[in-house]
Parts: sequence; C-alpha cells; structure tokens
Amino acid sequence: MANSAFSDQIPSVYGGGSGGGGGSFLDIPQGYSYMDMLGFQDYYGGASLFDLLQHHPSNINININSSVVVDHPPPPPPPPPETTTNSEVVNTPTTNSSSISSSSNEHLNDVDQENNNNTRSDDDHQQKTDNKQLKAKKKNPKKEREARFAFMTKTEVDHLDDGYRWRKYGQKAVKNSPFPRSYYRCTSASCGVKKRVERSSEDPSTVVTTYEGTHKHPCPITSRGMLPETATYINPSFLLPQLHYQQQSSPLFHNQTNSLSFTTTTTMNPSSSYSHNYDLHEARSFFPSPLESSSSLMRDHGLLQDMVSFQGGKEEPKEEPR
DNA sequence: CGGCTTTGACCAGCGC
DNA sequence: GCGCTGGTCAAAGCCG
Repeated sequence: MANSAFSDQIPSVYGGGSGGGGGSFLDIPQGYSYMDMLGFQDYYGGASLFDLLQHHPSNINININSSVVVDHPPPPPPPPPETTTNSEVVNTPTTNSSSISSSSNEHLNDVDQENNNNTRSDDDHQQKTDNKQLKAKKKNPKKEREARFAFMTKTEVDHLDDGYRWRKYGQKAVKNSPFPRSYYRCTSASCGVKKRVERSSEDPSTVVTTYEGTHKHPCPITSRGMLPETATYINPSFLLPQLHYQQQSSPLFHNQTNSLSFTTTTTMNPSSSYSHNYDLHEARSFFPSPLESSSSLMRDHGLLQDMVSFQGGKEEPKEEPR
C-alpha cells in the first residue's frame, strides 16, 4: 500500500480501516473507546485538542472514523511528563519493528565500545569509519526511541515552517513512493530533535511530517518576538497565522506511540506556511512552555478552534476527506 | 564566509 | 548469510 512509506511511523493508522475517509483517521485499538483514547489529556492537564474534540466537536471540522485496529492496545498513558522530561516515555519501542533511528546522543554509549572494537588498519578510513559508527550506529536494540508524532498537511510546500530552524541532513528515496523523504535536524546545538518530511505517494498534495524528540530550547521565532499578534498557539511548536488559512483537520491516532496526528488541509501562501500538529502528550514535552502558557487560551480559543475559525471567516470549500 | 542543501556512501536492522 | 531498506554522515557545492 502506498502508505507503507510511513507505515513504520504510524503503524496501523493507515491499516485500512479508515481508508475510505481519507484524511480522517482514528484507529482505536480493540477494547478501547474513542474517549479512552482521548482520555489521556488528563495526564497533561489543562485543555487539549481532546477537550475540544470532546466538548466542542461541532466546532471542529474533524471527521473521525473509529475503525478498529487489532494491533497493540495502547499502553497506559504515561505519567505526566515534566516539561524537561525526555519524551521517550511516550513511545513503546517494543513491538514496532520498524527501523527507527535513534537520536545521535543515543549513540554515545556505543561509541567507546565501538572504538575499542574497531580493528581496521587504514587510519583515514578508520577515522572516517569511526566517525560514522560513532554517529550512525544503532546498536542497542533496546534503546528507546525518541518520542515521535506525525501529522499530515495538505500543502504545496514540503518543508513547513514551524518556527524552529532545521537543517536538512539527508534525503532518501522511499520505497513505493515517487517522493523522497527528507531528514531534518534542529539546528539548535543542544537539541536533537529531528523530523522527517515526505509527500504521500497516495495523495501527493499531502505532506507527512514526523517529529522525533523534544525541543529543549525555546522556539526561535517566539523568542525573537516575531509572532504576529494574530497568531495563535495551536501547539507551541508553531503558530497559526490567522490569516491566509483555510484548513480542515483530521486526527490521526498513532496508537502505538500514543501520539496524535492530524491531517491539516491548508490553502495558504505556500511561501509562508506553518505546520500544524498536535500531539497530546507530546505537546507538553516537545514544546513545553508555550503550551503551558497558552493553556487557557487553548481551552477557550486555541487549538482547533482557531483552526476552524478560518473556515467560518472564509468560505470553506468542503474539502473532501482524503 | 557561514549556513544550508545535495548527494553518494556507509551502517544497522530486518526479512527471507 | 544475503539483500533490501531506512537512517545518517560528511564532502562538496550553493547561496545570501
């Protein structure tokens, strides 16, 4: 299936049950209800997307197909993460056999051992090899993955501006997809957050962005006071410019990692796009301070409410769910 | 000149 | 064991 391009990232989400609804995915593991899935909002305190979904569903243009995916029931919600907590707690690396890269710092523990074991004689080659092993090695099968969450965005631009600065460090062709996958790393020195961006082969107008890791620094845009006054936090990671937007969002539940993604349809100036996303429990650890500071805002007016408000402001061409 | 992208190569994990 | 695939590195080139 075409979605295999990122099936490793969002296992079971596109497993088929929700295919018809295009863009509207919410796979609920057997034995769990939709509200169960939404329930872990409580672990993060304050309002969340789930609040909106639960209490103001009519205000949110989100379609939910509660297809059942017999996969792995989601693990119990993690304890409330501190803002500085490594969001690995979110993921359950056990059953997902996909090759998820580990963060570079995860390699550090392997380095010494690896260097000790290295027996190559060619110095130059060895040095180069060592460096690569040092950084690319993924050795410990038990090493935990960085928390990840993905979202889909209907946009012409591949790399959405989410307020952080990213450096592209790789691009790979993706099997069964004509579109390459790009790899970005947060340029902040102490921040190991990565993201992958790829265009859906099934729907070329959709860009799938997967974040991995937790930012440990303020968003450069916000810290520079570059926010437009009209901007609203949807998630601390980025702001929604309240102009130029029309969008339709659909949650996409990543049940193995307890992360949430949505499909967001945007019709805006491609040159000034913002990404949108929003993972529940990830949000606080991934983008801690803004979320917390905007908690009340989110409850009343933030998040999706803002997202959909544009639909009212500008006639929303009932976009067909994909 | 610094920061970023491109791109070929390398490595690890996984399935057969 | 081998091949495939995903993820990463790092040199080279580009750009403002």
